[in-house]
Amino acid sequence: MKEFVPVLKRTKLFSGVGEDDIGVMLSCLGARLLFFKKGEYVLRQGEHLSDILVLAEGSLHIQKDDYWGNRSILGHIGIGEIFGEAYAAPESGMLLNDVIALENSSVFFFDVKRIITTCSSACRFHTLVVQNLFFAISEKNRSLVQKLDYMSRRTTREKLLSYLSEVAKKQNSPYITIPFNRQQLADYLSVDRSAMSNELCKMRDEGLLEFEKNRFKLL
Amino acid sequence: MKEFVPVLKRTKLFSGVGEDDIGVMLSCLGARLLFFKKGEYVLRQGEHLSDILVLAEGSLHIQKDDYWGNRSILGHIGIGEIFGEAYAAPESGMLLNDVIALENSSVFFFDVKRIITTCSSACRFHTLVVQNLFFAISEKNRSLVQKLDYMSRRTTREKLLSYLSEVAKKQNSPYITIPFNRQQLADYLSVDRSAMSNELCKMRDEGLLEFEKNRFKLL
DNA sequence: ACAAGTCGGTTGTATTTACAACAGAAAGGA
DNA sequence: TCCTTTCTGTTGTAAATACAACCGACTTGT
Repeated sequence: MKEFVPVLKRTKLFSGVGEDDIGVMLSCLGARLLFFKKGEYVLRQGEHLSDILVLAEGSLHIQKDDYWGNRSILGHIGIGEIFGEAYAAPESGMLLNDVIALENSSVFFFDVKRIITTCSSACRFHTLVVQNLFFAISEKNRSLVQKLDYMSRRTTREKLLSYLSEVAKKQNSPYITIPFNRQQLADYLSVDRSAMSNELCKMRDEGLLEFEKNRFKLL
Repeated sequence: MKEFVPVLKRTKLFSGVGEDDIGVMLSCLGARLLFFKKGEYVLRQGEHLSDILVLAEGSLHIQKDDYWGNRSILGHIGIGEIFGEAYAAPESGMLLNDVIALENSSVFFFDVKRIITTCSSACRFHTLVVQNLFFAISEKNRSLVQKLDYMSRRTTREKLLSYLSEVAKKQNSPYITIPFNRQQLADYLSVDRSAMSNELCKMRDEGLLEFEKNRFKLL
């Protein structure tokens, strides 16, 4: 577990906490580290959760499949990102989405009660972590609003442009790499893959952008 | 300001705190109470925010208008609800949406720094309020995910059904009242009003539901 | 190297939606 | 009360999307 302390140090949750202190907090917070093989479910729709999760290694998708096999991708989780935090609250109902490992992944589980209940002992940084948690959830909240903004666009083209330009803004470069292949991007934006593929090519022909696989250049 | 203490007592933010203690905390937290006339902007897109807001009186819409006048409604705020919390974090950028008063409204402003920075003085319940804030943001987060679920549906009918049945689940009754008129509901679900109106009538003719104005009965 | 599977692009058709325009009912103001 | 405005439903047409089917390029595993 200690091997991932440098990873944790760079996360929003432990921002401002030194590596030594993180090591102490791991036991103070009762952290557990679980490993998931590619394709395995980290969390399943309908489950109850009382932990906040941090991805230490690998990558994940938060997604949902309906009875007819239609998939909807809510988001992508990269190394160091927090997830599950919205469902860790005691009165929160069950999970609405699955979380699935895209590759072999390691995940930290922190019992939410032990985070928000400040312990009186050695954890000097406990208060800081609670604040960090607040900021992290705020940020997640904003990114959900951002996604609602993509999704509220009426046409596939508008959805693509608003998504891609937002990614470019975040990565601060017109050259962007997205964590989705075509089918996944379509599931993320809730559009038809073939129509989206078609639209992307039209936009390329019109000189709006260039792409190759999951790398795009906005013009 | 004191007149709204009973309202605050019933909010998520002050859950578990007695009225007397709320009175003390109002000054401890440096609360401000602002009044807005019907139609006025409470917050504007592009502004920066360092407060968490609680609606004491009236009702609000969180919405966004683009250059062509197309409106997108993110959500409705009722009495006692918290808003703005996602943008109060120091590193959060500017607001992505407007907040507008649907009727004459009163809004509490709480400086977020004074909430998350526990004061050493009299506020016995400060820690509780921080936890409440965490749960409130979690809940907001879940409702955003819920909205993304409506929005990910491909057809107007599916959007309507998923939204209305979710409201029925929340209100725990097949008779529901929604805080939107037709145009607002269309802006909330990001569909065309006339097409939606058409679809609603088809669904009524098929016996799926009944409605009159903003009151619906699911069958 | 081969076979099987995945991925991205293309096309045609049926379905669905957006848009515009209009009309009756209801609500609000003078 | 009358007039104006808002709200809701209706219709027709143009545009966009979903769906299915197919192909070639590329990957993966044996």
